[in-house]
Amino acid sequence: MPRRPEATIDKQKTVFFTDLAKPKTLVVLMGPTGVGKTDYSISLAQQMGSPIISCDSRQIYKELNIGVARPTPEQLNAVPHHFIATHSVRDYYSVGKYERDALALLDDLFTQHDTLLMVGGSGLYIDAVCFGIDDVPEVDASLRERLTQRLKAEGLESLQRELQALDPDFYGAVDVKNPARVLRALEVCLAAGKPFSQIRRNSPKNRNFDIRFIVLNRDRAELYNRINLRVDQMMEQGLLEEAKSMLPYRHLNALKTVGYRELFDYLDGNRTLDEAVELIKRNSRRYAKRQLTWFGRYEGAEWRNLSGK
RNA sequence: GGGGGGAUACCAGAGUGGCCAAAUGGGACAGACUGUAAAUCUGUUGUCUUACGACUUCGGAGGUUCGAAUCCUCCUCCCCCCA
Repeated sequence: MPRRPEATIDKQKTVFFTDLAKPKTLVVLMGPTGVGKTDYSISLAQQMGSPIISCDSRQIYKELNIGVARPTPEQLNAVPHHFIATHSVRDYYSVGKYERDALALLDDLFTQHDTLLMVGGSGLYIDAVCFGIDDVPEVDASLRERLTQRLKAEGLESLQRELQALDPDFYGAVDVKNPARVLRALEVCLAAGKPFSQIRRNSPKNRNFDIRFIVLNRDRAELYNRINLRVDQMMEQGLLEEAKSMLPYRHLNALKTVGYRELFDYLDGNRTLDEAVELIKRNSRRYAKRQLTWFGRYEGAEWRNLSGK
């Protein structure tokens, strides 16, 4: 049962009904980690005569290469790419910024192209570009820090109670067992001085281009095999060294990433290398599954099974 | 040849007469998702059933008991120690 039926219906409209008043089209190619998005996207982009607009919350960081399966220099040269290795893990980046940056870029590129190709696996980023994300006031880092400390010291219940008092509507709708969600709602309430539920309208924004969704997938066993294999390849390519070099930034959210955090644990001496590698594989598999669940929401999407190819 | 330990659900592993369809962990499956989202969180996992519930399970075959994964007998297989 969709928790946000209104939004879902609108999303479907975007996909099913072509608006003749919109002469431009954005093709959104998505798929779980390891399906083979990169190869596929390059040939598709060449067919379309479009650059690739990456929609990947980790490949955007220039310090992250092996662990996030960044396209090779040859691949990057084959077709112009955007949002690959453009930002630093040290700089704050977020979906909100991505929505703004991507929209601006699309605006610009659409003057030269009728159809553009966006490729990525970050569901929330895709949502932001296609349906928009509400304007939420900036939250001071120190406020978040304070709440994080409180969460640690007083437990989730304490934050739950305050959120319930400040925003009963939202409290009734959120997954109150999810600390991240409770904390965010609370910090916005406190920063904005009004209920989060009044800020988060959650109504799809209108875009001046059509959108077509394509989801790449493979048979589950094959997908998982590819993921496992790719992790081994990453290790051969020097993932451990890359992780080591990221040690100073491990506290940053950009480094709370599969492939790095497990190796940090190894470097701390908390687990063996073999264990860490197994965990990277497992966590990558789980991530892939979560992505597939997310993509399932785009009901008008065209699913393409790459198995055996 | 002698002595000892063990066989539990997909895997590992608790349980040693009723509160056990069986803890816990892993894996798998499914789901949620509006701000660093590769994050964060939830549910299911013997069979049938929407559910109530019913039925069949703890190596195999018997037995004791109102009642057995738990006790007894035999059998099969595995491990360890001594030779």
